[in-house]
Amino acid sequence: MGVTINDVAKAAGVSASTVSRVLSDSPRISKKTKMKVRKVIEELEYYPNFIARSLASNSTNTIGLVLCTEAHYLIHNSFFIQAMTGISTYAQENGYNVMYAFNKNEEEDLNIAIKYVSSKSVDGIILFASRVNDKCISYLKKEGFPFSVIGRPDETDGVLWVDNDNFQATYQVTDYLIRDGHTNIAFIGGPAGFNVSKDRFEGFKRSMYVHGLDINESFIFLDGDFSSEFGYECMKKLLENESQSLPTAVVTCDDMQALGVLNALSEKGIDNIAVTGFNNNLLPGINRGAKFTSVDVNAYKLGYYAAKVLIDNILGKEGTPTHYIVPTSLAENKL
Amino acid sequence: MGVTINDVAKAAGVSASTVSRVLSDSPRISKKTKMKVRKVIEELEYYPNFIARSLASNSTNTIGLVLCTEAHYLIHNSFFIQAMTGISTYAQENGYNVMYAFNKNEEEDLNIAIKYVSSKSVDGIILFASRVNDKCISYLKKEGFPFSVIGRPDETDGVLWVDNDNFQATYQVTDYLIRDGHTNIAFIGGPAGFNVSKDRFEGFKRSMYVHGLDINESFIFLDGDFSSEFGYECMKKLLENESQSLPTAVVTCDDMQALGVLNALSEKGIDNIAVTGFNNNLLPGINRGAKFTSVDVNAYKLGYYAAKVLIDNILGKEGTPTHYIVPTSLAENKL
DNA sequence: CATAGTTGTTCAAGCGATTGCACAAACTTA
DNA sequence: TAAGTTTGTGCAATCGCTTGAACAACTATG
Repeated sequence: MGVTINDVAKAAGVSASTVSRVLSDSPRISKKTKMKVRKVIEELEYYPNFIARSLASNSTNTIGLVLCTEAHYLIHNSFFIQAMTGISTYAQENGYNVMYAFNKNEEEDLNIAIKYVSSKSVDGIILFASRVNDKCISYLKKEGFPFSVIGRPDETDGVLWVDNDNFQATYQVTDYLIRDGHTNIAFIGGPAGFNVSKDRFEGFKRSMYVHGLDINESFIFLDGDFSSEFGYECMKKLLENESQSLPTAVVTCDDMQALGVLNALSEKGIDNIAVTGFNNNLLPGINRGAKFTSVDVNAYKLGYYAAKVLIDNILGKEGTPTHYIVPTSLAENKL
Repeated sequence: MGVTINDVAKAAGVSASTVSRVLSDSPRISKKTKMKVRKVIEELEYYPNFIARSLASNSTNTIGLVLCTEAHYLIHNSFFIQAMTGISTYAQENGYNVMYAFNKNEEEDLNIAIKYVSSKSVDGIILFASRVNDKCISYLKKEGFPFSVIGRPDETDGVLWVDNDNFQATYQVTDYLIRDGHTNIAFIGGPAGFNVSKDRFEGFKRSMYVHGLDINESFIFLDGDFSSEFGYECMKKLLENESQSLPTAVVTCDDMQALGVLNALSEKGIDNIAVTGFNNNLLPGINRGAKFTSVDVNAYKLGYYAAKVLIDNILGKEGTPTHYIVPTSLAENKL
């Protein structure tokens, strides 16, 4: 069926080990032999068997992705696909394959991780969006298995990770609003279990503090999810609370939340409240009337560097950083 | 380091082959031995080495995804991530891993396919969105390598594939509009070279015919692309043609086209024309004012069945269909 | 010219499972 | 009780490649 290394060896009149060493361009093989063997490889269209190679070298040249997320969240969030593209790009550049598995909850995540590690089907793992007290992280640490995390984990000691500076991101976008003249700013946060939620809220608070602005407690919504429904509800509450005036700007932690806010506003015919989101994910054309700014987290790069930091580490490259901070940028959205 | 089958064999006082047979639940092993061995496996936390198993059994229990697509297209199209989720689900249910690689053009696609096949790193391949005269398909056919295609290929002979019934889809959505009272309906189609474009137009025509409605030739736009620009232009033409009244509804073949139509309408402040799209891809809430219906192609199921048809075929399951038609459904879009 | 050091290649032992075949023990059957 | 079955287990080859160590053939050195 397939051409094996032995076929090549026979045809070239050398031993299999020589062929193997030609393949890995070993300095112990003479130029002449290399040329000869390479010609035969070409002629026979020989391609090394990936599995056999893995078994012998005790490495699979494959990394595994563990993504836990609920279906509806995925569907309108390009974050994952962008990050996966970034991962795939760096992996391919370095001869690595990428495996993925979508899971529905933390337990499934852990099971997949255990499976990957125990069956030795991958050389390293990339974790998406670390939770507080992430079980996968504890497990992988305990096993001493190479992994990197997209999203800063609780405990960065000895962990490879990439993230935005989420503190900086909300600090920046809040600062941007304040410079634009806003003083009454509402904040809609993410799920309490994620570090990203905490950081984004802190950045917001800090920016307000630095500018000497008070935070109106009734303008703050924490521990929701990253959905448009949550954004909608929060904005509704703001609109219904007649005991006080409205904010002039709303900082949200996700474009979907922002969308919900925009919809609530549009229902009331309000178009003079500035809204900001995260991920730069909304379609151009969506936003007519209200002004909308999104923090682009650069998911492609997050993925790319998550793969880089992991693969470089596996390969034992010298001077590889243990983490990367991928810069965010502000994206103005209009048709 | 890791526990091997030999460790288990030794600890259980049997041979490695017996352990292997216990693992595959061979009927040739007695209940008593199975119990004993299983207990040891449990105790030692033994997990079979995936690679070794693959080498010995000459199968990787892995399928590879070949996705060619341009970055910007990915970003706002949830089709891929949904399909990938469906694939992952069926694969996991059947003990298969999934590898993916994003490519930028047909050549890269082919290279990845060649790599997967030649290095024997996967047991089968899923191709996304077949092109006309797809090189990957020809190659895989020539090699006799198992693969399935999402999107009906030119030549279905001996090919595993899944797709929607595109005729039925536009038939249904047109029917829906007609029952809603519309009689003057415009149609915006896709690129001429694709079967999907033809089928969707036929479905539209058939529905009009069945309801005894005339098709206004100036309401028909064929051979455009699936872009919002094309949708925008077509709608512009309709709006500018003062020699006749406007349609009351517009059937488009993609949500992006629909978005263009909606934008053209919104510019004129028109909100009483019904618009339909494909893919159910626009964010809920995008559409304020105009009514918007999308044909949900059910990408998750397309992926799920693409995996099913492939894996079942690899496993040689009896009576596996060679293709599936995944039903579409209508999705009303509102917040 | 014998000895030591290079250089290039082969040998053979893994890597960790699967699986056809042989064989021993237990059970039928005549 | 001997011969024939059935049942359960082990032996050993195999999958295709990598790699440390051995070795042969040269080249340099004193």
